[in-house]
Amino acid sequence: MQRTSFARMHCSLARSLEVMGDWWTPLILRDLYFGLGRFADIAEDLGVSKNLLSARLAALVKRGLVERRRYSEHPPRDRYVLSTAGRALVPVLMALTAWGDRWVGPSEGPPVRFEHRACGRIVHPEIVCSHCGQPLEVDAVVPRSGPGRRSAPGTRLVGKGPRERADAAARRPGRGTRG
Amino acid sequence: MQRTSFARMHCSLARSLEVMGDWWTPLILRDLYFGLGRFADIAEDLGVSKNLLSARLAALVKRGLVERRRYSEHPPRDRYVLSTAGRALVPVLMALTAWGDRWVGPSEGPPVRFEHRACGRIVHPEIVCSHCGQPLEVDAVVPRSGPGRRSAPGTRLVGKGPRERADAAARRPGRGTRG
DNA sequence: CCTCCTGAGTTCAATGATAGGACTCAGTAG
DNA sequence: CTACTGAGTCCTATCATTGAACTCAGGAGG
Repeated sequence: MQRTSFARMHCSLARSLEVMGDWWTPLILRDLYFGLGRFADIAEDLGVSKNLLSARLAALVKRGLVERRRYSEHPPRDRYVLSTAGRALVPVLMALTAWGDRWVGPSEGPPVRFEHRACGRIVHPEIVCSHCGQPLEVDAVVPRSGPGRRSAPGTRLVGKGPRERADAAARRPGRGTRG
Repeated sequence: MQRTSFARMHCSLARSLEVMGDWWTPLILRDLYFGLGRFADIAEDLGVSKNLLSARLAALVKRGLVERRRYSEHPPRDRYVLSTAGRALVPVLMALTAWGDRWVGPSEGPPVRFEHRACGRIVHPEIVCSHCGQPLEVDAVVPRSGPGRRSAPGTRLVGKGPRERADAAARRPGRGTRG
């Protein structure tokens, strides 16, 4: 009964979670972004078990989010740095941090703020449509099925789309109208 | 040895993870966003254990991300819907989905695409600075400490800022220069 | 009335993941 | 030769997750 893997789900959110959804992993990525790259420093900063940290870093390296670079030969020492894929994830973590500031943050105010070099101001990350630049409000967006969609574990109903879902419900006796 | 809680960390990312960082939880939120609100439908869609789904939904309701609404009195039936806080998280999940499309997606292409009502085009979520509208590239941003910063478990080193971190390292004998 | 069915869970045993301490190992400093 | 550091590995107790079986309220059909 090992934990269900999301790797084979036809859902990019599930696949993202497969590589960064583990407990501790986003915080490890945060530390790497903040420039903590040495094993002992991350372990001390987070207070995480060393065996867990070891396993997480190895997984991140294997998945290509993190690179291991030698910075000393005598003694042999490596540091962990974010890869391109890992760096691409940082803005997402910032957006999640901003959500936390707004909805579950400490009353003392935000622990960390981000200054934007370009404009010199404290960043409030905003998620927008790349075409028109408008903020992505929930209701302003309609999900459409893409070429990778499947009705499989993890997307059994979602993978069908609303129309097929309604059909499937209607075909099952005793459902659809009463529920 | 229960799993370490992130709730008391002085880090908004950690606090976000505390409420939505569990395995399955983001996928549950995804299903709620897609309009699957009934217990049995979510369970069937994801293939998740019902006891886990029950626990996750209860936690989400307690944390205020999800509301439980009665839609039938006879028989008594409730459906789960995203609250305002939960809806505010959806764009973040979209951004994470887009990251997955780009870096770990299936070769068949994206399973789901989002159409922006305002401009009628397929959305490519972009995370930008709310002031100047520029994309938040990793190097374009400098972390600054905010009022809620503490040097405590989870932010023991990060909570000090680079300057104090260097000082602390220098004060510990045998560190800082060699490492 | 009796039985079957559905939605919405709860209870349970087995197994895997986590936490945290003890231990290893290469290399340096004195 | 001893002490120390960084970077882990190994071990064990406990917790979380899984999946199946079970409960329970409330129709539907006969």
